[in-house]
Amino acid sequence: MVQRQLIDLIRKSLALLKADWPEIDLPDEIQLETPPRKDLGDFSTNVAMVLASQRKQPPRQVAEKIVAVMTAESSPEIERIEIAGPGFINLFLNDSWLYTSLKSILLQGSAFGKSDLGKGARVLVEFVSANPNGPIHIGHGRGGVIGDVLANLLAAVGYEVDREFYVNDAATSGQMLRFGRSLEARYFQLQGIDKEVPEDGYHGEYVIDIAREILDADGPRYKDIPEAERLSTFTALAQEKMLEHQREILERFGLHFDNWFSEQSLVDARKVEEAIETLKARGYTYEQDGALWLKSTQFGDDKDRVLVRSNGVPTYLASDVAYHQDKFERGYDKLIDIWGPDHHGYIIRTKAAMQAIGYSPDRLDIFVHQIVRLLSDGELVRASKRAGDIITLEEILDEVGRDVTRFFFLMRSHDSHLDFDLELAKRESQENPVYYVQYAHARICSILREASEGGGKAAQLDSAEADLTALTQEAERDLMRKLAELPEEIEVAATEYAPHRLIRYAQELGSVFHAFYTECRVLCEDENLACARLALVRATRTVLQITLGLLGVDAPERM
RNA sequence: GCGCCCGUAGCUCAGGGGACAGAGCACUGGCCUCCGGAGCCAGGUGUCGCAGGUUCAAAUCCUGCCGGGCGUACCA
Repeated sequence: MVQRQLIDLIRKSLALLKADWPEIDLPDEIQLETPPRKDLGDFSTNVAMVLASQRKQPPRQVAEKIVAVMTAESSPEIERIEIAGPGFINLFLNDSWLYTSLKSILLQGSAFGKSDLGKGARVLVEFVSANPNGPIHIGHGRGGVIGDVLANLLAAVGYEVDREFYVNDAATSGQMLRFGRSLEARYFQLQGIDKEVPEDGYHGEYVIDIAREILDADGPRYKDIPEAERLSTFTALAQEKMLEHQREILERFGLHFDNWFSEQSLVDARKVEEAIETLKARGYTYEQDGALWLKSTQFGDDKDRVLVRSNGVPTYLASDVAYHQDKFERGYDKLIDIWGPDHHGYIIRTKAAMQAIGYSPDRLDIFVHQIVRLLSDGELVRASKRAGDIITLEEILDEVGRDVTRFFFLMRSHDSHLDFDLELAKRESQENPVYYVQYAHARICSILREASEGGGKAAQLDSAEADLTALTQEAERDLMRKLAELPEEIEVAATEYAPHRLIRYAQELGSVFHAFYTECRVLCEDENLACARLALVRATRTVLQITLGLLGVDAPERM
């Protein structure tokens, strides 16, 4: 790719300059960026400004010198070099690079945009991890798409990625028992027997639904068994049904997990105990008030945290330590956790615990996405699980569908709040950004159908054979330029953990395509030109499919 | 109190050291003999929350303040 060649040229030029300028350090990374406007060239670099302070010279003077060397070393792609603004070196290329790039898209097909940046390192992305005592709500949905798309991106840049859902199913946890009791109460109520849902239980509608499911399937047979047995039965059933339901909704949302990891399995394998023992042995714990504490303050936490309660039951933190240790033991080089905003406070202590146990904090990235607020009739709808006032992902999917929901959840950066206005999402469905991008794809498919029905030369010719130099119009060049940006977009979105950047790219791509479509008739009289445009359109379809594929949004052939 | 996130166009948000700060929505006016008008083109608006500092260069980094959100349990 040209980018590579240009960077090499710059690097080579700087190396030559070093003879005259011994005081400069050659930067190990050359920034080659796409300028904000076309009249500033195809690519630009800021090396002159970076070196200015070392040379103690104004950036533009430094730039002049660099340009002089670059010109002498020049490569055939470069038409001219300009210095602009505070000291940018702007490179203007002749169009051959656009044709080379377009051809490479046609040859690579769906492999275009991939790289081996990750060099096959194993990454585990853990996300959603909703507790098995309630339905998947919109917050989980947001975390879910962020995780899913991030995993797609990381895979595209050469990591070996697994997706995991952590199930907080520890039998000792109070929440699951309360959930079991709540279900039990509903089960009795459905049979006309008076029994209260505990005050601190779960009051949502969905608990009644599960109770009904159980009653329909198994009848009243749990009514008369011993209470202890009934409670454990209901706790187990509650969890099983809830997980089943969660899995179903997540699948519907396009989220698949390679592994559903059970917290209880850690307890059964004594991993939680082991983790606690390790922390003890390494001297990062102490006893106080009958509880076992982790010295998390040694790793920047505000206060030390309890690992084992005075009643002997380990805390969530303890199993989380065991869980993360287990992930490392399974051979992952890097762990990424995506948490909801309610787990904010756990970042520091979890990382502290992992350091205490001996892992580098660099190998664990935890990031929290901000809340999703649902607006309905202009009013904020608040979610509270205990009160049963939950906005489920299912409702949203029923209302607006998978593609729109995924797209909307990804439109904002993960650390920005997201207002999801249900009415707006539906009402806007005519001029919705999702449809805008999908429409570009559908239009292309329509052209290709038309071309193959027409049976002209253009339809028969392999696009790789087309004479691309026929593409000279501004709209055509803009489109080729945008297509060529995909690899960089993927790389940046992946390495910065910024899936929302891809949304922007998709919209921009849609925009340049629609402009091209209006400007240039693809199936035109001039057969040579028609072939070239058809090739361009095919490449655009490929790039749209790749982009939408990474986002998990459909690329429909007709709408 | 302490910690983290946010404060950018009328609204919702990008940009997170570099070029005159961008996009969508909304508003106004144009564009269908011809591949799908779910489209295109044109129009303008900003004390980048405030005040200092670092830098050749700050919306971006640092400090303080103001406003909003979320955390801050021997809950999960």
